[in-house]
Amino acid sequence: MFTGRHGAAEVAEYLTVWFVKAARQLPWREDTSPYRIWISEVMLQQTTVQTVRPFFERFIKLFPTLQSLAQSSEEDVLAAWSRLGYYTRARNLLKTARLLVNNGAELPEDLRDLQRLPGIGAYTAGAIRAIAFNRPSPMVDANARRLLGRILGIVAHAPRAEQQVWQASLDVSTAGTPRIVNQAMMEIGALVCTAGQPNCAECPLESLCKASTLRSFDWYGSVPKKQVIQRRQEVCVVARWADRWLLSRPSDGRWRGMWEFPRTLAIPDPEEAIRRLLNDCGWADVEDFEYAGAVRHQVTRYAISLHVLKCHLPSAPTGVPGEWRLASVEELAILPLPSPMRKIAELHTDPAGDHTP
DNA sequence: TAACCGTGGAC
DNA sequence: TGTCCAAGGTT
Repeated sequence: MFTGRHGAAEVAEYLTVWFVKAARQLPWREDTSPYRIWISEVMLQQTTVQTVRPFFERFIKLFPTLQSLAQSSEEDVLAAWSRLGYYTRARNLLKTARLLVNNGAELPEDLRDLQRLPGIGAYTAGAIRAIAFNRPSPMVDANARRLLGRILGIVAHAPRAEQQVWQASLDVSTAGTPRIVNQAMMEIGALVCTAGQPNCAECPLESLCKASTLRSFDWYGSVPKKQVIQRRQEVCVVARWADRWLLSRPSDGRWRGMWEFPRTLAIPDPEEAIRRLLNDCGWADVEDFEYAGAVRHQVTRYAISLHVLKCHLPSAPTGVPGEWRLASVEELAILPLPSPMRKIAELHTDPAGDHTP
């Protein structure tokens, strides 16, 4: 904990002076209304500031208020989220907006009430309360965890480490202006007290930092967890009928509710897998398969090579199982497609391409 | 509790 | 090319 000469009040003071001088100008800092802070915090979950910035500005233009979001379709919200990843965040955003509007409510100020809403956990609840409502709140993300762990010298894997860090966050928040000092802790973690070699010379807390004093930075919050990557081969078919392409919509899995080129595991090999898939849809006589390479994408612990086969459908679709549609190039641009599928669409759906019948 | 959920940039 | 990882939440 912060004690004595290095009390929370002193920390808050240092943080405030530094933040006013060094904070980045970000779209969600221009207007800290609860709705905007909520959207930005959800977008920023496990996602970099650089990536979020354009998505946030687009999203706010499309859905400027809680009410406008609540009235939108899941397909429109997923389309705005397309390429951001972790699509459950978008589904929960819409779920929460409808829940609140149906009850004639706004985003609550209370931590417990916030945390009951879909997609809002301890961190995001604290962030909305501290930044939007400017109320003292514990708020610990990867940045604050690393910063506080180093300053206080909290030992990695210590039994009470997580609790200590959350208490320290609340102490600092209470001692200063919450929306300033809470953001300052994260901002320092992002810009100065980085996961690699921290830049202590620029840190306003250097004089009271245990890690800096000991020149040792592997404290609580700075130990990366390694994971085993599993390779996987998948294949999808870019199947053309007239000037449209066949899309399917999975009802489960990570891309449920979005559109994709019909996809399957590439077993025993890409072409055979796609033959079987098309055969199940009633096309037994597709002959013009053309291998168009593979798109690689990493999803959590999977390194997936997504092979692409192009072909023409000999007849209009009739027996496709599940949800499907034929989409024009214009529709492909606005439908909710996951990132690898969007790349494939951009590469392989030229209406004037040499693949025209 | 640990696995799962996406993506793009840095190195 | 491979690996790491970023303003976490849910089950």
